[in-house]
Amino acid sequence: MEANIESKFKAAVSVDNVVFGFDNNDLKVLLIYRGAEPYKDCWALPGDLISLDQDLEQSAENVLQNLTGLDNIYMDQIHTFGRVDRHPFGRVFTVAYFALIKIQDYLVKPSSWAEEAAWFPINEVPELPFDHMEILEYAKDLLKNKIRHQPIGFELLPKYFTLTEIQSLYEAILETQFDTRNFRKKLLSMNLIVDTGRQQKEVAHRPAKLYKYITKRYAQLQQSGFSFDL
Amino acid sequence: MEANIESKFKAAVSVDNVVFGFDNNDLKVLLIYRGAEPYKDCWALPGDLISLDQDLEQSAENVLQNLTGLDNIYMDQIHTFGRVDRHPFGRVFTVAYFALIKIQDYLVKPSSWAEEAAWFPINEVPELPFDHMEILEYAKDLLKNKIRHQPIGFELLPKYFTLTEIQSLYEAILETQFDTRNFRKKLLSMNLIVDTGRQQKEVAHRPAKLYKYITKRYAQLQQSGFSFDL
DNA sequence: CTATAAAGTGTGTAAATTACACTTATTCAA
DNA sequence: TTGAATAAGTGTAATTTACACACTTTATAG
Repeated sequence: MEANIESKFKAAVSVDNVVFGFDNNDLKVLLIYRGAEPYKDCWALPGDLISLDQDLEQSAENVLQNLTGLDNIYMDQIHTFGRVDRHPFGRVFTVAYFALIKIQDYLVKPSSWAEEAAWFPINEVPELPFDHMEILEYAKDLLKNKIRHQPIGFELLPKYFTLTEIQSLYEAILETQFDTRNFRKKLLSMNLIVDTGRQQKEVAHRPAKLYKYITKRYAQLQQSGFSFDL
Repeated sequence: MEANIESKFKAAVSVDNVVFGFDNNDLKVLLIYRGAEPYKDCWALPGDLISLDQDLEQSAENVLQNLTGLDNIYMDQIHTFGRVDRHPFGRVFTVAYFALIKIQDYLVKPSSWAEEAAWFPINEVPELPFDHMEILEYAKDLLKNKIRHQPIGFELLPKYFTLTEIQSLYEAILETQFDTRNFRKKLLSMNLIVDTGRQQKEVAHRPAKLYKYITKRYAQLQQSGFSFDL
């Protein structure tokens, strides 16, 4: 039994990544300056067409890998966009992913198809081509929901971070304010982070303790019916 | 400016629907008996290749429309599956959707490409072809999460339902038990459902009051920061 | 009219969430 | 060296929410 798929069904499929970072109390998104048509010379989400011998997940990881040189990044599929006219050169479906990276740990290098890459504060994103703005909005919503129910905020912070930093991160993403004492109490009571004994250095005020996130803990706690919530 | 997408990137894209129903205290899923290759004569998720002139969402709705004759069904995109070898006839990405339907209101008619369609209790699903089992698991997980945070359970019940019915539905899907008094208290306190004044008829015990879900309420309440949780 | 079956209802206790303000540790500049 | 500036760090009482728990009511069937 052999057969082929009729060519009247054949379209291209791409991946587009919404890469989030956190820096200077701002949530940021990584955009590339397109060096090729269509929409040459526009800022856009980093993405690429999927070649036929590559798994979907793999493609999304490769795009990010080319862009950042990083492995082992938190990624998640968001949604697939497939309006007939979303791409001017033909029918192209795109599978959107989001990624969370530790912005200060790594420098971003533009890939072959991009002339430049840069971080934009989430509220200062320029006009985006295709349906990229819609994708970005989708990603923001997902991030907001997810960060409240899963301990993924730590993916955006350095290995060692202060309680004030994690609180600012939550406040920036959720666009709310938390009471410092209550926030700390709740976060610490989950036993997902521990005091490393280290401290901030060279700050013009009382230095904050540095904590780190214990990845294993969450997996263990989940077994016992624990559910993360902030 | 004109260009085309190289054919080395061209693949097929399909939609597959996980259609849930609830009946006799059981969560059920709708499968079709495939009348065409590949996997002819297997039970599978209803799906179809997307033709190039059709939007993605539209395709998913059409598959369901052909199968059930129904419009206006709750649908949600789940995830996109794109392993290179997931389809024996070539590269086929599939975008999975889930749909919730009121099983008792409508009879299911098999579509052209299916010889038969039938409801299977979620724990008595036969082996499925392609990666359909993986898709189904994904859909079950999503349903479990979603039903706790959004008032979508009502989509699975008749227009008028009893409190016992909605409780059984939650118990079946979440695989837990709820205390009757607490469940009712919480559900009613959300003001999303109202007593219609009607009653069950011809049951061999005290007849239950019939309630209905007020769609508009949820939208209103959301504005004011309300969040559904059960 | 009695048995059966499921519907319907309230209260006290424990746990979680919220509101709220001052003290401490460090750097920098006078 | 000392005081001003800055952000870190900390506890308790009040309120709200979640949880555990058992009997009464209303219908039908025989």
